[in-house]
Amino acid sequence: MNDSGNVTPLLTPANRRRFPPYCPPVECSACALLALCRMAGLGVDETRLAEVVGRKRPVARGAEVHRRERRSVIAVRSGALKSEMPRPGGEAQIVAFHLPGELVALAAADEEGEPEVRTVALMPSEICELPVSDLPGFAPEEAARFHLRLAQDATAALLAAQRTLAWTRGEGAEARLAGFLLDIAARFASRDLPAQAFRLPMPRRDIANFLGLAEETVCRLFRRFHGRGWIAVSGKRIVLRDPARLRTVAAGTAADAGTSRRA
Amino acid sequence: MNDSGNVTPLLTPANRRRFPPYCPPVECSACALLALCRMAGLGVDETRLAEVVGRKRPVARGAEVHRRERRSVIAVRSGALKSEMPRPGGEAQIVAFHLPGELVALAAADEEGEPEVRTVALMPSEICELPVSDLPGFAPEEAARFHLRLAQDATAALLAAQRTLAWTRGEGAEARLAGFLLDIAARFASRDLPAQAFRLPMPRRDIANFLGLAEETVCRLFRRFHGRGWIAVSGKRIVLRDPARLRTVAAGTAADAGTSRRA
DNA sequence: CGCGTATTTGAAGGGCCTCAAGTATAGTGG
DNA sequence: CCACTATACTTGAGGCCCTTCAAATACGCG
Repeated sequence: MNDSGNVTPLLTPANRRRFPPYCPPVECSACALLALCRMAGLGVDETRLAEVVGRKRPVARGAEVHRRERRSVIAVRSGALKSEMPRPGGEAQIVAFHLPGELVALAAADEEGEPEVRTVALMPSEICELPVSDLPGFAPEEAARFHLRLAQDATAALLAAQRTLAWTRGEGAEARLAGFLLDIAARFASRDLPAQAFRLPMPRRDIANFLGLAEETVCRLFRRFHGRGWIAVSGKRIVLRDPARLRTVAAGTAADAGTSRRA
Repeated sequence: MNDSGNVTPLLTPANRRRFPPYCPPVECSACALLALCRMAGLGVDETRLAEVVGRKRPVARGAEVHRRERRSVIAVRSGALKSEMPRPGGEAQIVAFHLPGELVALAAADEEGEPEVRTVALMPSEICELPVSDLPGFAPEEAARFHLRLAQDATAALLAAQRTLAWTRGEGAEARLAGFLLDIAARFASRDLPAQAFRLPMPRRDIANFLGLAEETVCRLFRRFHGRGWIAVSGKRIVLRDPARLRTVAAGTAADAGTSRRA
C-alpha cells in the first residue's frame, strides 16, 4: 500500500544515523546568542562567561520554558521549542518554532505581568539563558553597545516574523507546506546542521496549526509530495529530494496550479 | 436595494465631520515615538528637539516612505501607511498597517542593502523621523538608556506582530474581518482618535490581502455585517454598532458557527 | 463634471474542512 | 530488552465555504 513505490526506504540501518531522535546541539559559533555572550564576557575569562550565561539548562518534553531572571534572553542549544499565543475564543495559535541556535523570549524581554506568549519544549531540549540587565562590571559604553545589539537582535526577530507572515499566507495549502519545509531546511542549514535529511521536531498537528490548515490536510499533502517524488517521508523523518520543485510550488506558480486572485 | 433598511444614513451633513477624508494627526503626547523623542532632547530646549526630529515631513498618496538617515525610526503623524513584503512568486503580502502615532521602519533599523519591506502611504500623510545613531551630545549613560528603550520598542513591535499573526489565523472569514475591525478601532482609541465611527484608511483590496481573503469576500462580509446591524458601512466609512457581537464573532464561537477542527 | 478606480453583486465550481475509524510509531515501565 | 499503551499518523467520503470569473454601479479625485 505504499504508493511511494521504489524510492529509497528511510529506515535502512545505514540511514539510522541521519535521523537522530532529537535535534542535535549547535556549536556556540553558530548560535544567534554568540554576539551577546561575547559582550557579556567582555574582558573576562571563559570561566566567568560560564557564570553569566546559564549553560545547557535541560527542559523536558512538553515543559514550559520560564525565564529565571526577570529580564533575559534565551537561546536553544539542542532540541526545539514552540511559541504559542492564546486566541480570543479557542485554541492557542503557534506563532513560531525555535530550532537550535535561535533566540527565544525576546518578545517578552520587558514584560512584567503574566506573559502573553507561552513557550513549550517539543522534545527534550537544552537552553542557554543570558540576563539582560544587572550585568556585573559593565561600563556605560559597554552597556550602550550591549543594548544596541539587543535592539538589533529584536529588529531582526521582527523582520523574521514579518517574513513568516508573508510566506505563510501563500496561495493554497501546497504552497504553504512547501514553504514550511524549505524554511525549516534553510534554518537548519544556517546553523551547520543537516538540512537535506532531518527529523521534523513537531507533530503534524502543530504544523497544521502554524500554517492555518487542518491536520488531515497536512497529512495528505505529505503523502502527495512523497508520491510525486519531491520529498521522502516516514513519520517525522524527511528527505528533500527536489528542493527546486518545492521552491516553485512555494511560489504558488506551480505547473498545473491556476492563478489566484487573492489580493 | 439597500437591505440595511432603516439604519441611520452615514452621509447626513451632521455626520460629515465624523468622517474626515484623511486620518487626523495625533498629538505628540499620544505618539509611540514620544519616549525616544524626549530622550533625544535630554537637557535641550524644544527648538533643539525640533532640529533632531524631522517633523511633519509630507508623503504623497502611493509614495514610498524612505529613511533620510541610514538608521532612524519613523512615526506616523497623520494619514496611514502599509508595509508589504514580496512573496516568492507573486503579489506582495501586506504585513502591517501603520496608523497615526505608530512606529515604522523599526524592522529595518539596521538593514544595509535594499530593504525587504516596502512601506507605502495609503493617503496623503505626515511622518516624523528620528535618527537612531550619531545623536549629538550624548553621554554614554544616556546612550545606554536610549538604546535600551529602542530595544524595548522593538520587542513591543515583535509582540504586536505575533498578536497579529494569532488573530489573523482566526477560523473563517467572518472571524478575521471582525478581528480586523476591532483591531483598527482599538488602535485608534489608544491614540485618542475617534474609534467608534471612522474612515478605513485602506481599500478593500488591501484588507483582503492582509487577511488572506479574496476582495469579493471582504465586500460580501461588510454587507453581511451591515445587514445584521453589527456595523454601518458606506464605502470606507464605518460605524461600529455592536462591538460586543463583533468580539464574539472574532472569537470564532459565533452563535451559529460550528466548531472548527483546525489545529 | 467626467473619467478612472473602487466597490458591489451573481452564479458556478473546487479546495479544504469535517467526521469517523483504522494503523503505525514512540515513549514507558516491567 | 520487550511488551504495552498512549499518542501520532493515515485514509476515505461528503459537504460547505470561499474563490473564481464576469460585469454593473458608485464613488472620488483632478
